[in-house]
Formats: sequence, C-alpha cells, structure tokens
Amino acid sequence: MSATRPEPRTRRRTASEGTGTARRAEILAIAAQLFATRGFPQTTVRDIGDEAGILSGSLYHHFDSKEAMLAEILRDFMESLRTRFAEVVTQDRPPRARLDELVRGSFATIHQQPHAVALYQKESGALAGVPEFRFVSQISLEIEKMWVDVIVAGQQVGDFRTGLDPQLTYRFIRDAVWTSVQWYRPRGRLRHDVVADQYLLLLHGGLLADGTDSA
Amino acid sequence: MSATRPEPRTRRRTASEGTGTARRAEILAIAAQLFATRGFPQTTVRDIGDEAGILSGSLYHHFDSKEAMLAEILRDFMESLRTRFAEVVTQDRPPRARLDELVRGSFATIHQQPHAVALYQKESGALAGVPEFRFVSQISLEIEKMWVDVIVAGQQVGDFRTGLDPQLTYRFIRDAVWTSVQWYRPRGRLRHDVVADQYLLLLHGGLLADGTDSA
Amino acid sequence: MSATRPEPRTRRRTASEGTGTARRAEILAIAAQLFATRGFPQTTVRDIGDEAGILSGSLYHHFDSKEAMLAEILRDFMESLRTRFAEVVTQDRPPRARLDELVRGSFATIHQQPHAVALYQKESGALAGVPEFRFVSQISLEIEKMWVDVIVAGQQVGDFRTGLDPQLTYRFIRDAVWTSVQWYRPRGRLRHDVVADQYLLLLHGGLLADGTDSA
Amino acid sequence: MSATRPEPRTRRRTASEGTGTARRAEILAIAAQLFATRGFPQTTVRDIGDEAGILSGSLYHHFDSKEAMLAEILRDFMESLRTRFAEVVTQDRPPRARLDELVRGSFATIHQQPHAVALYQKESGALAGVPEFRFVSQISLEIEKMWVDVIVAGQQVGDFRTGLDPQLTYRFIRDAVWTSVQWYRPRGRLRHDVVADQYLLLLHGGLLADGTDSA
DNA sequence: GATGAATGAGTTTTCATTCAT
DNA sequence: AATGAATGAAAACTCATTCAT
Repeated sequence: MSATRPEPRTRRRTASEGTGTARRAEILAIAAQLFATRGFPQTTVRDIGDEAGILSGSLYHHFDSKEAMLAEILRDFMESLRTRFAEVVTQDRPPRARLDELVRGSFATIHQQPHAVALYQKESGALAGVPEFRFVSQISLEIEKMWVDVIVAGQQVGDFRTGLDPQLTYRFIRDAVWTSVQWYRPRGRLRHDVVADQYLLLLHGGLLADGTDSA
Repeated sequence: MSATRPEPRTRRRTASEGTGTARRAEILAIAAQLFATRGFPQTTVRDIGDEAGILSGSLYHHFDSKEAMLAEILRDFMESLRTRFAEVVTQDRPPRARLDELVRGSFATIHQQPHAVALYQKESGALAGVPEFRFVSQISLEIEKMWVDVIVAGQQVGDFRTGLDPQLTYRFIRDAVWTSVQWYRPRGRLRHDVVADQYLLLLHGGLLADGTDSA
Repeated sequence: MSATRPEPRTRRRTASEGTGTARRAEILAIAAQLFATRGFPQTTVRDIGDEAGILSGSLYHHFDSKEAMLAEILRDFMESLRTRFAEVVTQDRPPRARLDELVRGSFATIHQQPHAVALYQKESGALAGVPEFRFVSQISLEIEKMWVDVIVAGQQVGDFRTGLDPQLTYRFIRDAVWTSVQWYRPRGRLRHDVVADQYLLLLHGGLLADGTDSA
Repeated sequence: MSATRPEPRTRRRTASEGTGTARRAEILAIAAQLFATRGFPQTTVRDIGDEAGILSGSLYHHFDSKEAMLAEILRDFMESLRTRFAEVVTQDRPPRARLDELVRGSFATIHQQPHAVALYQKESGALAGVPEFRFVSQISLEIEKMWVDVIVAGQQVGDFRTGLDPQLTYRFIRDAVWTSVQWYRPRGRLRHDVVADQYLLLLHGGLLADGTDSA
C-alpha cells in the first residue's frame, strides 16, 4: 500500500479477453489441484510456479493475485455447477427422477472436477464474509433453492415422505453426497456411478430391512 | 510432537498445578475455537494471545508450540470420542439400537464440542502424513471399525438391509451426520436431539413415501 | 490481503501508550533521516533496519508499516510546527515583528529538524490525496492562515505595502524560506540566524539600492 | 547513461526517422508528466506504456531504459534553459533589466514546461552523485554563475543594494521563483506574467511600506 | 507467569528488463 | 514497432519462536 500512488489503476486483460490463453487455464488447473490438496493458505505461489515451470513472480503476468486465482477457479466451478443443476431441475420429469439426477450429477461432478469440489468444501467457509467471494455463498443459495424445491415438489406429488423437513433433508443429502469427495478416488476401483447407485439405494429406502421406521 | 517426546504426556506445570492446569485449559479452549473458526494455519499465535489476554510469546510458557496445542486439542477430543463410542458398542443391545445410539452420541458431541469437531474435520486431512498426528488417523480407524462392525452385525441379524456395502454405508452416515457441525448452531432453535431424530428417520426409512426402492 | 482473515484486528500498543519507549524514537529519527535523504520510496525497510542495527522484520514490532513511520514523523513535526507558530501569532506585538518571528522560527526549525522539513517538502505533494495523511494538508492550511493573517494585519496597520496580494506574498516568503533546507547545512559556516538576517533584510527592503520600485 | 555511451547522443532511429522521432517525443512528454506528477521512482514503465497505449516492454524499442528517458528529458530541458538564460545575460542592458528578464524567463519556462521544471526540482537532489546525470549539477552551476554575475554586476553599478551576499540573494530569488511550479496552474486564472510582476514588485522594493529597513 | 524486543525464514507482490515471435 | 511471456532481483510484510529481564 504505497502512500504515493493513490489511484488503484485497473489492470491487465485490455485486449484478447475471454479469460485468456491456454497458459492461464493450465496454471489454473495446477493451482486448483494444489489448493485442493494442501489448502489455499498452505499453498504458496512458489509451489504453483514450480509446478507450472515458471518463477512465482511470473504468475502475476497472468493473474492479479493468488486470491484472484482462487476466485477464478471457484467462479468457473460454481457457475458450471449452477448451469448443470439448472438443466436438471427444469426437466419435465417427476421430482423423484429429478432428485436422482441431481445426485448422479453431483457424483459425476466429483468425478470430473474433484479439485474444485474439494476446494469449495475447504475454503467456502472462510470465504463467507469476503466481498470478492460473495458469489460463492450466493450461488450456493441458488443451488440450495433448486434442491429444496425439488424435495418439496416430491413431497407434494407423493414421491417423498412427508414428515421430513425439506431443508434438513437437503442438508442430509448434500453433506452425505458431497463429502464423498474426501475419500473418492477418480482412478480407484469404485466408480462414481456405482457409488451413486449405492447412495441412492440407501437414500430411497433407508437402512432398515423392512423399510419402515418404528422408532 | 507426542510421538517423539519421551515424557509421559503432560508437560511443564512445574509449580502451582491447579492454576496452571486451569490456565492451560482456558487457552486450549480459546485456541480450539480460533483453529475451528479460522483454520489452523490462518490462526496466528498472536490471535490466541490476544484472545487470552497475554502476549503471544507467553504462550510458550504453557505450550511447546502452536502445533503442540493442536495436537493436545485433537488428542483430548479423539480419545474422549473413542471412549464414548466404545461404551456404546459394547452395550448388550441389538445392532440397530446401538447404531442409533452412535448417531445420537455424534450429535451430542457436535453439540458439546463443536470447535473440536470442526477442527477435526478441517485439519485431519492435512495431518494425515504427519508423524506427530498419527493418532488422528489411528483412532479414526478404530472408530470406523466400531461403526462398521455394528452395521455388519445389523445386517447379519436382519436389522439392516443387505445389498448395502457396509463401509460405504458407514461413510454415508458419517459424512451426513458429522458435516452437520458446519451449519449446526449449539444456541440455535434447532436442538441437536431434534436433528438426530430427523436424521434417524431419514436414515431408517429412506426418502421415498412407500419406503421401497423400485429403481 | 488474505481472503481468510476478514477482520483487520487493531494492533499493538495495548499497554504503555504514549508513542512508546526510547527505541521507537531512536528508530524514527533514523527513518526520518533516511526518508529525507533518499526519499520515502527509495528508502527500504532494510535500510532502516540496518541503520538501527536490527533486522527489517523487527521494525514491525514497533511500527505497523513503513507508511506508519512516515505518518508518525510527519505528524510529530507538523503538530510541533503548528504549536510553535501559534505561539508567535498570538503575541501582542506589531504584525511586522510577528512576521519576522515567523521567519526566524522557520529558520530555527530548519536548523533543528532539517530531516523532517526536507521530508515534508519532498513527500507532502504525493501525500495530498491519501486519507491517512489528511492531517498534512490540513495543518498546512492552518499554518498558511496564520501567516496570511499576519500579512493582512501588517498591511492594515501600514507596516506592509499594499498592492501585494497577501497569499502570493505568503507563498513567496514561504518558498524562499523553507526551500533553504535543501542547501542549508546545520553544521556549516553559515548559521541559521545569519541566513534569517540576510533573508529579512532582502524581504524588508528589497533588492534595489533605492528601495523604490519604478517598474 | 550519456556519460558512458560512445555514440554521439541520438540513438536507435535506424529507419523512418520522421515518425520514429515523433513517437519518441510523444512518449517522452507522457513520461515527463508522469515523472513530475508521481515522482520518478513511483512511476512504473507500465504506467508510461499504459498512457502511451503500448505495452511496457515495447518502450524498450524506443529507449534504452527508464533512466535513459529521465536523462533525455532532463538534458533537453536543462540545455534549453541554459540557452535561454545565456541569451538574456549577454544582452547589452543594465544588470537590473537583465535580472528582471531572468525572472520573467523563469516564470515563462514554468508556464511552458511545468513538468520538466517540477521533475528537475523533485529529482535533481537524488541525482547529484549519479555519473550519468552529472550534466544536471553542471548546468545548474553554469546557470547559477550567470545569475550571480548579474547580481554582482548590479551591485557594482549601483542598481542593487550592497550588504547582500550575492549567492544567498541568488538562492533566495531562485527558490522563491522556481518553487512556484508546485502551485502554479498553467490553465489557472493567475497568469504567469502577473505572478512575475508581483514577485518582481516584492523583490525590488521589499515588503515594508517605507521601503527602508531599520532592523 | 508474563513482558518486550528481537530473530530468521518465509510469504506475496512489484517491476525493470529481455527476447522470441 | 509491437506483443506477450518470462526473468531475477528486490520490495514490504508476516509469524512462530527465543530469551533476557
């Protein structure tokens, strides 16, 4: 914060907009992986530079700051997720089918973008109050609304049990499904659609053998 | 630290046992809260000192390092959790009752020690390979075994559905239950036993109205 | 600007206020000299640390930032200057005597605090718009008012020539007097009161031999 | 640079003399303004590039370095100033008329090249010992000699008061006159020749109403 | 038990400059 | 003439930790 330069001066990306060249994407992918693996604060720009094969200072040719990299990764991810889910919930199918599709889509996302998902889980909490990251909680809320609406619709048409709080149900499903990114291995023996099947089985009929709850 | 230090487990506390221990616990509680809220790397020793009303350097009169504080918090927590669960699984009750008790005990723990739970969730991943923190993954495994054993026993006696992979089922329950620490507010309107009830309802009978899965 | 630490957290100086210990003053004097000699941006915190015999990072035990050091130096200087001038202009003497005293006081200040004066001259321009340094232009204006008031008063009582714009006259005197800090050497042969005498001679009677202006 | 480079003085400009020169001048004018406004060290080559509509790296097609730009600006300015003053002092007029002309010429220069003047004032001090910028202090001395000679001549012919140290008198006038660049606005209401008139009035006859100094 | 001054190794970021295209 | 990617050196600042008092 130099006292002698009052104007902030907006920077970079004057020409050839559009998020930039291939190098940007390459670096972002590296950063996403490191952020997800080590955590954002524990990842140094030197780590990123080393992995990308350039000096850490050279990263600033492509991005304004380490934080800006995080923002770009998260924004790309969350907007793609919103789009994906929006397509599902607007389908003309029964709520139950749409919810199944949301779950399957989540597992597919975890399979395709494990780093972004893990990153979101790790950092979204700390980012809650930061103005530059308002979009995170905002899109999260939009997505929550999509899911809850489907659950409510499912209860109304008789697909889903009543007596369950829709928001609590949403959290239950969301947490069970998305936390699997912590242990799911994209190249492991357990394929993501198999996990989805098992989770849906459990989610649909519950754990008890007779499927009824006498508690 | 704990793995390498020859002394039993407690340290310092040369004089004035009573007060010293009280101060330690006080500081640890502060540290746990900060670690849980901001994350361990983002919490500085000065943050802790400020909150405790002493200078950061003075913390080293009580603890060997910032890491040692984390270790002590986590060890206390995990050992108490192991004890709590061990008592449940050794009860002479049907598997289903024992599983319910594990779930209810989890929510009670989240209610009583939210900081330690959040801390464990946030940092256990990064601590996986650190020798001083081997106890974390070790106790985690012990606990996992207790739960999985109950699930398997439940399937054998016909309490629980077969066709579900026990370990996957464990993960499903664990993630749904424990992640609730992220949004559960101990002083909020939603009491922990109410959440437990809802979650058990869903877990037992599933989401579908008829309780059967035709998928 | 870490995304993960939203609160700014006010820092330092909780106890034993009063600008601090002797070490602070010592370091500030060193910083003032370096800032004045090399210019603020050209002076590195390492320069200051080297001169003070500590590591640059240790400076942050005493001050929040390099900029905060500049602010403290300038504030101390400008407030002392305001006090000094305020004492002069409130004296019950004819305007001419008061103006002479302002001039002599200026040279005495240049003699006593050459670094602060040079620093003010060099950096006040660049600091004009910076919020943290608003006091600089504010006190400058207060001082300008004192001088201009004396000049106007002098014209009213007939001490000073009319036909001179008071503000322009102020700037003339101010610039001639204060810029001398650039070449004045406190330990040189030319004593500050001798310079003051010469400057007052010229200022009072002008350059021309007959003292009248026929232009 | 200029002191060490073997080439005459102009450089590059291999082809397309006309356009190349025009672009150079354009960029130099931009640089002069930025250097004067923000200070040389606070101005980045990117600032200059941005203002000129090219990338910072492209500046190096026109100039060897940022420092070389400064040198060229200052050299152009100082040589033109030397020439201007040399013409005045060699006129066959009484010393008093020549001094007035020097003063008026100074204000005209401030009006015409405010950036170069401000730049000289801001940076000449820091440049004092740098070999590449020896010409700055050298030409300054030549100019000082011209002015002091005129003052001495004026005292000898009885135009100017004796009893004033010529060099001190020079500094007084120089500082009062040239520092006005800090507050003078070329497009403001106060025209430069009006300021010159007022300053000469004060300089000639002094501030006191009777024009005599009884101090 | 605590203070306050300091260390030392690290962090993010800046920026003049180079150079292949 | 200009771009865009990169370098390399330095900048301000952070922070866990030590230690004499």
